[in-house]
Amino acid sequence: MALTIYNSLTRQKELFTPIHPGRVTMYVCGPTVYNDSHLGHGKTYVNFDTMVRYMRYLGYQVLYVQNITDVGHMLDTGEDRMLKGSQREHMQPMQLAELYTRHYLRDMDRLNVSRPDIQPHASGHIPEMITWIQKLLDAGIAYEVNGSVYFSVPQYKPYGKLAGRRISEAQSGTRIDVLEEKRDPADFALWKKASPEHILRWPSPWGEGFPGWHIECTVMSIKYLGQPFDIHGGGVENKFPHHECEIAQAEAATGIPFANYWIHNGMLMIRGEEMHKSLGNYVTLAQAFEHWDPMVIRFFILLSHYRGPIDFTEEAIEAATKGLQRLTNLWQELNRRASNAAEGELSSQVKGLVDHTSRSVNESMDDDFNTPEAIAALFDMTREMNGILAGESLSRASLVYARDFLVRFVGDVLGITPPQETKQGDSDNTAGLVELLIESRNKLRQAKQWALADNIRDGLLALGIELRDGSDGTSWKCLH
RNA sequence: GGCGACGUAGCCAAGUGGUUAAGGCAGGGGUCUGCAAAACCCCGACCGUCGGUUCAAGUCCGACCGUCGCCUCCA
Repeated sequence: MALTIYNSLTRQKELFTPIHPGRVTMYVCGPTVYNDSHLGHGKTYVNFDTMVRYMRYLGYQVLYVQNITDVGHMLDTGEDRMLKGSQREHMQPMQLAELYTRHYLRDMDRLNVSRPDIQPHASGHIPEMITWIQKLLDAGIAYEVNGSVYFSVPQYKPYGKLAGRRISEAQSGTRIDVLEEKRDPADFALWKKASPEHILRWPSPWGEGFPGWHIECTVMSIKYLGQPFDIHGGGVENKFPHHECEIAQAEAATGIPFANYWIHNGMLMIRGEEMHKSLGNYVTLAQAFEHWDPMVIRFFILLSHYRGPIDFTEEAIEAATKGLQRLTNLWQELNRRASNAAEGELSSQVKGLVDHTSRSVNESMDDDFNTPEAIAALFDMTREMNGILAGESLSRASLVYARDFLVRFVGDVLGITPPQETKQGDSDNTAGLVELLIESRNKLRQAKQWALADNIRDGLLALGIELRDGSDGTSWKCLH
C-alpha cells in the first residue's frame, strides 16, 4: 500500500505522488505571535507534525516550512493585533513578537512537535512581498488606490475553487463595511497604506504601509519550496478566505499551480464550542500543562482523526491519560525486563505479533494518517504482549524487538516520548534509596509483617513512587 | 441566507457496500496477589429520524431533526 491523502482541493482521497520522488515540500500556516498559544494551536501543529514524522518514517526527505506572522493584520475594527498586543503589554511590536515566538516554541517543544526546517518571519520578507505585489500589478490583476493595493477578484476566474464558492454567491457588505476604495467588495488587500499612528510600517513603491493578510504565505512558501510545491496545510477555518487568496495571488502572478495537495485539519472545541476569548473558554497551552502532561494532550489529539473536530472535555482527557498509561506501562515493562533478561533467540510469537502490528499501523497511517486506527492496533498488541509477558520469561532479543517497535512507531512517528527510565546513575541517590527500602520491605513481607510492609509502600506512594509486587520481584516507578 | 462538515454503546472514537460494527475510558463479574497496584479473561451498541437505490447499507441517494465550522481576524 502507499500513502493516500485527502486533498481538500479535489475533495477526495488521492494517492500521494510528490513532485520529486522521495522528497516532500510542505508548508503549514503558522501562528500570529501576539499572544500565548492555545489548545487549538496544539491540535493543529501536533496533527501536521505527525504527518511530517510519518512521511519521514516512510523515507521521504521532507522540507517543512512554517511561517511566523509578526507584521500584524488589520481587524475589521480597524485595529491591528500586533499593535493591540504591544499596547496591552507596553512593548515594542517586535519585542512582543519575539516574546510570543519564544513562548510558542516552548509550548511546541513540550508537545514534542518537531521544529519546522524553516520558520520564516513575515517581517523579514517585506521586499519579496513587494516584488510579488508588483508582479500582480504588472499582470493587471491588481490595482493601486490611495497608497493601497488590491487584488481584483472578478478578474481571476478560478477564485473559489478551494472553498467551493462562487464570488457571485458571496454576500457583500452585510457584516463589514465595504471599503469604498475597493472596486469590488470581494477584492482583498495586498498592501495597505499605513495611517499616521500605525507603527508597523515599511516603505514601498506605493508609500509607507504594511502587507495584506494573505501575501506572506504565498511569497514565503514559494520562496523556500518552489512553485508548485507538494503540500499546503492549515486549519479549516482558514480555507476561506485565507487559503483561497493565497492560491489566487500565487497562480494569477505566474500561471503556475500553487500547491498540489491541500490538507485541512479540524478545530478543537471546548465543551462543544469553538474556543474564543469572548466565550471565556480560551485555554492556553501553558495553562493546560498545569493540569495535564503534555504527552497526554498530544496522545488525546492523536486519538481522533486530524480532519475531525475534537471536543476537549475533562472526561475525555482523563480517558486518554489512562489509555496512555496502559501503553507506557508495557513500554516500561519491556525496558525493565530487557535490562536483565537472558540471551536467547527471538520468539516467533513475539516477532509475529510485532510484525503484524507494524503492518497494521502502517496501513492505517497510509490511509490519510488514520492515527486513531493505528493506536487501536497498538492497544491490541499491548493486550497480547501483556498476556505473553505474564506467562513466560522472554529472551532479551524478544523484549528488545518489541520495545524497538514502540520506540520507532510510538516514539518517532506518533511523537510520544518514551517513559522515563529509572534514574540510575543520577546525581541524586533516589534509585539507591528506593531499592534499599524495597529490599527491607521484602524482608518484612517474608516475615509476614504486613502492616510495616504496607507502611513503606504507602509512604513511598505519598512521595510519588509506586511499588508493584510481581512474580519476579518488586518494581517501582516515579509517578510524575 | 449561501457554502461545508458531522450525528456510531454511559463517555471518547475507528469503520464509508458484504462473515460475529475496531480500540480506549468508565461500569459489572472472574483470575493472579498477604493486601494494593499492574496484568489477563468474560459481559454492552444494530449505527439521529423517515423514505429510497441494491441480492446486500452506519457505509450510496433524498428529506427532515440536531450539532458545529466558514462566509469577518482566528490553528
